[in-house]
Amino acid sequence: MARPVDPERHLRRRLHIIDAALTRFAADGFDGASTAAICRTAGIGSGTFFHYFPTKVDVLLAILELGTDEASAFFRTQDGRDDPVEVLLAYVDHEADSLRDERAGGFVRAVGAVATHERVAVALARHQEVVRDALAPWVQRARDAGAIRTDLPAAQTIRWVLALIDGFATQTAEGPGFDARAESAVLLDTVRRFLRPADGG
Amino acid sequence: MARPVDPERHLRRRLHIIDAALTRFAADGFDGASTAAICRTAGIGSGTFFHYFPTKVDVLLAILELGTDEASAFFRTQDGRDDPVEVLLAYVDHEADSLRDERAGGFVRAVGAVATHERVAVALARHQEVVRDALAPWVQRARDAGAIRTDLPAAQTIRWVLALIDGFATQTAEGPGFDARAESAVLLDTVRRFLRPADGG
DNA sequence: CAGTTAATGGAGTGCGCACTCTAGTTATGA
DNA sequence: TCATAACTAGAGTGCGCACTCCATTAACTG
Repeated sequence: MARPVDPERHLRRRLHIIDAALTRFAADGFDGASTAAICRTAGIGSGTFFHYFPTKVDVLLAILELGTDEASAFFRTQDGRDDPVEVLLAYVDHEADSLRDERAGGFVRAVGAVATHERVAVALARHQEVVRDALAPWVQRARDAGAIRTDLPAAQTIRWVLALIDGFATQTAEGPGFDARAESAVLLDTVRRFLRPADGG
Repeated sequence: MARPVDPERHLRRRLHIIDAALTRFAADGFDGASTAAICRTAGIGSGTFFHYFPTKVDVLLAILELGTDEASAFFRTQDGRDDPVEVLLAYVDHEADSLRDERAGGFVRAVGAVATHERVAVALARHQEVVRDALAPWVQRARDAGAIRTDLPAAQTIRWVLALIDGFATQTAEGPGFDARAESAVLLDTVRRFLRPADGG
């Protein structure tokens, strides 16, 4: 036997390609980003690219998977917290933070464009499922505590919180005049307003 | 001279193609929708397609322009109304209504994907400008009347209202379990909550 | 009717792309 | 140091696409 794969080196290289692909996807969209351009950005040949990923979509899927893992990791850090509303807001803040990466907005757009692609759709569904499932118990606790509105079903409440984050994300993609710090404060405030129990009456 | 263009017929045909293109863009994205597929949907040959539109993007631009015109038209109907907050909410409701078309969500995604395309970017900028400029005086009046919050600059308030609509739009693209009527009520409520003057203190 | 031009379909074309093949290099185990 | 296999680059390939060209038909004018 000779030259076994060095898992660490392999992983580093993969991440390098992923990073370049993220840059190109964000700038030019999924279809707009040619594998040639990704290779140029990464400083590699196409042979190398396809040595690490069988297909262009597979890079995208790898990025999405990374995102899903990251979300799971976040929720693991929240285990055992007391105030459920704080956890919800922490998640929102966490997402807003991720969107500070200037490529994030463009990437979200790029993903949306190929959301009809079967494998992408599956990945997105899985991501959403992870987030929803992680959020659900906290929302339930918050409802039980009377800390948030109960006029909407819990599932719908969650969907809307995610929708608010999405709205924030689209703004980040819209070029200049966007101060991520100031805006993320508005996002948090907006979510708080959204969650507030309905006025009596 | 012989056979002058019949403007009405020409326009009808254009609209027919536009409609088919909208369907395909929404279902498959901009790049995913081939001109051949659009032609098949429209029941025409490619020669006809390119007789009416010089380029695939031009169909997209035509759709966007239609949308911009429609927005202008809406605001013209609001001239002379009394309650500025009502106008803001009416616009939101109007947008939610447009998004009832099941193709709308997919189309929004498709547009986002090619938002980097120069001509598309220009069209989107113009649309936004029209909407912002139309909304601005109403927001100003609402602020002066103390009917909405003033802790955010007016421009930012407008941007966020549009962002909330965007969040709603993304939900419509996410398949089943989406009751447009119920959700648009939530959207209106959310916008109301967002606009409400900040709590004293 | 004849003359003219819009309208239409569809075969054809050239190009750009994702992906393949291959030859050469590097790192490892025996 | 030799055998083996991972790694790498880049030329090559086939296909799908936007768009063109042309022949035919439809509709109008005089």
